[in-house]
Amino acid sequence: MASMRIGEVARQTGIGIETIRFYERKGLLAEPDRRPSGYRQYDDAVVARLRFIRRAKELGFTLSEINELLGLWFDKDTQCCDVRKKAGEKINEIELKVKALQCMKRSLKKLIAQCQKRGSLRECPLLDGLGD
Amino acid sequence: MASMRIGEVARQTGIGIETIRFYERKGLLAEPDRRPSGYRQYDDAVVARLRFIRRAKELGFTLSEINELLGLWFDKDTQCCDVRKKAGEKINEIELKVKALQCMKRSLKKLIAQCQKRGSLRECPLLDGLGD
DNA sequence: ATTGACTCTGTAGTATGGTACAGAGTTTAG
DNA sequence: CTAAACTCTGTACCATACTACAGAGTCAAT
Repeated sequence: MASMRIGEVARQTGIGIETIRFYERKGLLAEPDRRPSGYRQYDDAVVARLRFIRRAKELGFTLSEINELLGLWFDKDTQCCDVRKKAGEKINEIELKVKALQCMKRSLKKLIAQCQKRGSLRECPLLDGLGD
Repeated sequence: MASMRIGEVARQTGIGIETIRFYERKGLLAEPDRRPSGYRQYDDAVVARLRFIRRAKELGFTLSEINELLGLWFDKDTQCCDVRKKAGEKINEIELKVKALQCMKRSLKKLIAQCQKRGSLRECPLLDGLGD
């Protein structure tokens, strides 16, 4: 599968053709080679890149954050120390998110426990745990 | 601080006045009491609720998901078994998010390690770990 | 009483992340 | 060779989540 047209890429990734072109406009995908007809020509690498974009989106990263993440690996002119710095920042962001999510999870479990005991639902551990 | 006007609520939460009214329209906040003049009157509870909304948003929940979460605690007509079911679903969602985030974190750490060894940046652990 | 800060409703505009055509040309299987 | 399926550019449209007025009324200090 050395050379695919956009429809095949869409099929392999489950991402719509229009969305792939949209990502190209936004700079998340490089401008691909073209056939003499003007048709876009892709190789396998774009499939992995698109799958990464989809997963990262599911995790709540914005397209510009995803662009940054992709840049860490693919930009030819990224300095090593930049990579370490940016990757470190992303790790911090991720750790904060994980902590807050686990806090929310604990609150939900507490809610379920209260509920089974038929305790008051007016006390709100969710608000206690997360209210700044 | 038994009764606040909208500006005071905005100050205490760091959320804009227009946004508070927007949340009211969207059903995330109940319609508050009014003064004879028509001014909205709030008590402290709304501050906690707004802080929760902000935190949940930072965690990547949409406004309608947040509405559901708030409903678990505050809807007077939510049945106990519904609460358990919905809270359980939310816990599953949260666990999936946490796992994917931790996977991404591992990939970023791998990248930093590679970078320090001056290894090839063309191998992409992020894509390995997350490419579906 | 008046001035400046506040609030009201309603409407319109912004940014993000797509999605859906129209109208034209290209490819490929029968 | 032709018909179906595909792709092109460009523009317009959609939902979500705000944000910013305009024009009018309210409140509180001097």
